[in-house]
Amino acid sequence: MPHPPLPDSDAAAQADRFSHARTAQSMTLLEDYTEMIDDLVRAHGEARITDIAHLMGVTHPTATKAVARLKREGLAVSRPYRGVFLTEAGNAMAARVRARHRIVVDVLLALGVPADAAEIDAEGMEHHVSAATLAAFEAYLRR
Amino acid sequence: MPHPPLPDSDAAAQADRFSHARTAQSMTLLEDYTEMIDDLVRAHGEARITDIAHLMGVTHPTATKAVARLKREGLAVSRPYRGVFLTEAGNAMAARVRARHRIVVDVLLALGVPADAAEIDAEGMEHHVSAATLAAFEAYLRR
DNA sequence: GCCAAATTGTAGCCTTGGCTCTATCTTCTG
DNA sequence: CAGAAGATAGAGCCAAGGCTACAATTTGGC
Ligand SMILES: [Mn+2]
Ligand SMILES: [Mn+2]
Ligand SMILES: [Mn+2]
Ligand SMILES: [Mn+2]
Repeated sequence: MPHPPLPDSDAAAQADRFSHARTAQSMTLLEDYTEMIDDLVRAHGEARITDIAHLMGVTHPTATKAVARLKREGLAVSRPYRGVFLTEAGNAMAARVRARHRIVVDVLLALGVPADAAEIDAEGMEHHVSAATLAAFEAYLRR
Repeated sequence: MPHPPLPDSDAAAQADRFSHARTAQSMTLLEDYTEMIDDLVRAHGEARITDIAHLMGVTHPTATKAVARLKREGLAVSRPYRGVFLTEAGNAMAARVRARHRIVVDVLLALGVPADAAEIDAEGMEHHVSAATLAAFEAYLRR
């Protein structure tokens, strides 16, 4: 049975798209946690592990591990038994993520997606919205 | 330092959104592989591990492991050194995923997203598009 | 038909991100 | 101001999904 292969360029392009999606996915945890820590610091002056875990829907050791990764990547700082705080880089990420989240939700709402579905779906979709797509979303909302 | 907690209902709702996103993410691998296996069977009459790995942009042991999960979940069948084929459930998933992928791309294009960005971003976003959001997308495209 | 090349399988390693269980530290309350 | 309650830390388990290295099987060219 012959199997004429796809053109290499097409196959490579498709592989690149999947690779890109995997890379974007690896940012999800960092993005969601930085935004939430920023939320908590704004609301309470600090972000406690217990509150982070509660809001993320995970156990506290899971939240601790996530914060360890944030610290390792230079996005947050903390001292034992004290709250978690964002670095400048962390604050920049939080601001960017918050703005993008809002735009994604607004686009979904503008397209007629019910509010509850828009919030739920945006929480996952946002991490795959590139700068080019975000720019198009903003232009569409300003139309 | 006082820290008035968020209302429990809001916190629970937010936790649910994150949990939902994590669950959706866990479907990504199954969805992308079933669609690709279906592509390959249509094009070549069979889906070989090497071709799957090449198109997914992973090594062949990674593709083998993914296929093992598909088999475990009743979405595919295969015999050693023979190709991989979808079950009825696998075919149903592939059809659903392919249709959803197209709609997501079409919506992005309709919003003015450049074609290359639309294809790349859709590959990740699609897995977080709920039935309600998909229905709204279809209605929007038929506008 | 044989043999080399291609393909597939398998073992084992790593990181991420969940979890439970236990220990330690801090905070609050009587 | 002690003791209980609450919060944090840490050890260790697991599954998913990447990888490399090596073994076995199949395929194709001569
Ligand atoms: Mn999110
Ligand atoms: Mn978000
Ligand atoms: Mn995809
Ligand atoms: Mn797709």
